[in-house]
Formats: sequence, C-alpha cells, structure tokens
Amino acid sequence: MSSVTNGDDDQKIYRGRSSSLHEEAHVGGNTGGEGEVPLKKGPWTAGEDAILLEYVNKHGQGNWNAVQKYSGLARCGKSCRLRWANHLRPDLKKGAFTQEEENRILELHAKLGNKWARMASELPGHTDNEIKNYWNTRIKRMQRAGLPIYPPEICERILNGNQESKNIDPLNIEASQHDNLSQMDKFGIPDMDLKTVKFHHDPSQVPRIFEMPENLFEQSSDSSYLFPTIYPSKRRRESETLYNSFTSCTSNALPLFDQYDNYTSEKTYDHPRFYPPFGPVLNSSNQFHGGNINGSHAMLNGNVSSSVPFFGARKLELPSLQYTETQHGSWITNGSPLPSLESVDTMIQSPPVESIPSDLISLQSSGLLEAIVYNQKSMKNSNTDLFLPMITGTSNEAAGSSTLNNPYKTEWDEQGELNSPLGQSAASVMTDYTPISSVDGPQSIETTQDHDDKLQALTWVPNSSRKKRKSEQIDFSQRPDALFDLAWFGNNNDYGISQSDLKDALSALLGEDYNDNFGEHSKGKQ
DNA sequence: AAGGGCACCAACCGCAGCAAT
DNA sequence: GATTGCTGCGGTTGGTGCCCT
Repeated sequence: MSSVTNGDDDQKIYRGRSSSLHEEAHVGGNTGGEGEVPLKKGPWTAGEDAILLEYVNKHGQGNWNAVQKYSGLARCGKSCRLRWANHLRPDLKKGAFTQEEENRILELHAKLGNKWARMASELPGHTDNEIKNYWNTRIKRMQRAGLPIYPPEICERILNGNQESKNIDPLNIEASQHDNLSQMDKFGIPDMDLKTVKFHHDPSQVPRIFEMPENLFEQSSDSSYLFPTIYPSKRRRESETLYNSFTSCTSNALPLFDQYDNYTSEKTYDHPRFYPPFGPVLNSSNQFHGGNINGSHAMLNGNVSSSVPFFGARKLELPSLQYTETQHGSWITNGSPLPSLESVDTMIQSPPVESIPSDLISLQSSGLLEAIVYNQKSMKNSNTDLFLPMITGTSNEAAGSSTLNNPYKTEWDEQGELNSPLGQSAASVMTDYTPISSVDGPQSIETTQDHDDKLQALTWVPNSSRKKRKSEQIDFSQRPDALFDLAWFGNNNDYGISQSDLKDALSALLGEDYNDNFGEHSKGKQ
C-alpha cells in the first residue's frame, strides 16, 4: 500500500493503483505527442491532477471536454469531471464514513434505493461513488454473512416514520420528504410514496390500494394516495437493492409487522432471507407466508429481480449477478424451454422501455420502505395468494393453506405456471397478468363501476378475459418483448400472432442471433 | 511462504436527459 | 423535428493490499 498526497488532503491514503500514482505525470509524456493525442485511461497521476486543478481554478468547473483542449491533458471530459468530482473538489470530506454517516446512508438507501447521487447530496463532502462503493461492499459482506442489510433500528425508524405519517393528511405528506420524487414520471404515472400506504389489521379488509379513485392513473395530485414511490428511472438494471431491502426488511422489520398482522409466530421472521449459498432455507416447519417466498422468483441468488411483478408487467431487470444453482436447477427441472440467463438478460434489456408505464408499483429503485410494504403486502396476500406466482413448493402450500376470501387464487392456480428464470412468472413478465392500468389505458379504469370492479381493474386479470384483447392490442413489431409471454407458454395461437409476426419480433429481439441460429432453421421448416 | 478470497477504491462504460444548433 | 454535444447517473470492472488458510 502506498499513500499519496492528493489535492488538499495529506491524510488521505489511497489504496490500490498506487504505483501509478507515483508516476510523474507529464502532459504528453504519457500520451505521445501532438495533434490527436490519444486519451489516456486508467489511474490519474499527481501531475494530471495538478493540471486539472489548475484548469478548474482558471476556468471553473464544467465544459470538461475543453480541458484537453486548453490544458493539454490527455483525458476525456468525462474522466476529468469524474476526477474532479470524486477527488479534487475542495469540499470533499476525505476519509472513512463516520458512524453517523453510515447510518444516514442506510437510512437514505432504505428510502431511496440506489440513488447514489441523491444520497450524496444529502451527505455533504461525500461522493456518489464513495457511497456506492461503500454500499456494494457492505452488501457483499452482509450477503456473505447472511445478515440483514438494514439494521433493525433503521427498519424501525423507517417504519415508525411510516406509521406516523399515517395520521397525516395523505394528500400532503409526500412533499415532506421526497421532494423531487413526487412528480409524475415521464409516463404520467404518479410517484407514490410508501409513507401513505396503510397497513390493515383486518386481513379481510381490502387494502387501500384498491380504494383509489378511478382516475388515479391520471391524477398526479393523488399520487400520494397509496402506492410506493415509483421512481422514474432511466436505468433499467438495478439489481441488488430490492432483494436487500426485502431481505433486511423481512429479517429485521418483521416483528414490527406484528402490530399489524397476526403473523406472530416467533420464528416466522427470524430467518435470514438469503438463499443458498447465502443462508439457510426455511424448512417446512417454518413456513413463511409471503414475506419469505422461498424459492421465489423474486429472489435470485440473494438478489431480487427488481422487476418483481407484484402489480404489473415491466421490463425485466435482472440482477446482473449470478443465480443460485438452485434456481438454475429449478428451471431445468421445470423443463422450461428457456434461453440461457445471459441471453434472457440481454434480450430482456434490449427492448424499448415503453412497457414500463404499465407498472403500478415498481420495486425498481425501491428501498426499505418499499420492501416493507411489499413484505407486508405479500404477507397479507398470502391470504389472497396474490403472490402465488412467486411462491413455490411448500411456500406455496403454506400460502394456499391460509387462503381466505381469495378472489385471486384461481387466477394463479389455474395458470399453474412454473418459475421462470427471470425471477418471476413468465405470465407476469409480460402481459398475461399485466394489471389493467395505464398500459391498457384509462378506459379500463373508467369502466370500473364499483369497488369490486376497481378491485378487478387493479388486479391481475386472467388470460381468459384478456387474451383476445391483447391480441388486438399488442403490436409485436413495437413490443417484441411481448413475445416472451407468448413464447413462454407456446400460446401464440391464443394471441392470433402470425408466424411472420413472430419471426419479425424474434428478429427484433435477437437480431443476428436469431437470423443466424433460428431464422435459417425456421426457414428450412417452412 | 504462497495462494486465494475479500475489501476497498478508482475509474470506465453505457445510457439518458437536456440544451444548443 | 433531428442531430449533436455535454453532463450526470448508476452499474460494473479492474487493481492493489490485507487477511486467512
């Protein structure tokens, strides 16, 4: 290890990449010449730092691409900006996070999810990169240890805050915290804040989620009404947060749910919510209803697919991390004719994101709050089996055994679907159980006449009642991703999709891969 | 002592938003 | 309206040192 004086702080000890920091940086010395200077990559040298500092002192921040031009520094603007933001800025607080700051990070992450920049803005002197690194490191450590990500006190604090907010005018709550999160997203879907979600004691009570105004999806003013905040995310690849949120929530905050639910068997929530190899698996004697979702699609290898389709189809966001062998095995044994994880991931991510607005609730970018509510919901819905698709095996049975007043059960049961490799049911992946929401247009909501209808409108609608409509609605040239739904079940006939449409969509999805590997084959068959 | 795994850190990459043209 | 450039963000990768076996 070596240390290097960097900028204004002599104390900062840089680990790693130290050797290069000792290099004497000379502009041009490591870039080779005049004219088109090849941009340098890799660690910055002290000399480069000095040049950048000088540039900023002279010209101020911004216009980073001009740095190279004016200073001769062989770095791209992006690199300069990053270097400045993460290391050279005078207002940077160097050194490790204090305990207070760590707690703040936890809290912020619980609230915001992987919004590093936003978290950084709440932690003066620290950068998003720093926080991100800290978090990732922490997560790895916790996962390995099978420990909850969020300490109990954080869960409690968040949840308590959540409870307090219950007594506040639901229409005014939101502004109090997520200042910029309460806006409508670009799709016109209101952000919804968990603080306003009510936990109901009475399992038979219809969750408030179903009590929204009919035109909720057109109302931004009612965004605080009930849903978790949906952060319009430009990223579609979030991975860890959810699981961790879920996990920690279930392992830490669960006792808190006891005040709201009857799920009080003491050990019910005690299990670390990690799956092999990260942690123990529930045995049949320790049934966990909903919250644990053993073998759930939602929990992949210690991570949750942030696209957990509780309430809507969405573009899949698979964890980029690995999957457990268990899950691999389950797919295989399920005999699912599914593509490899990698290819699925690729394919899933490649289509346009227009489908995203269909989300009523997204776990994307979700933090602890979301996790808590989802957990709560899932527990509740172990009665309704709303989440059955996420529950397999004994968990499923356990959930089923508690079925009460379950208007949704058959929807899932009839489907009898198997786990998909995507961390969710194939049906939920795309369209079969797409909730009638913004995707289907307000008309779906408008047609709801009474409470039950509202309920129905916000609930998964079985294939039988929707397939026909879908076949009329889905433009596979625009939504090749919808193919997954079809292909998954081999039910394209139900959708009236033609072979050529199918091929076109597949081509759109797979590109050359399809043409190379399937297209010819397909041609040959025809 | 050697090797592997892990922690930490820095930096890169790709994407998206936005403004200027 | 389309294009381009700049900027910011989040995910990921790679390097180095430490620790443990």
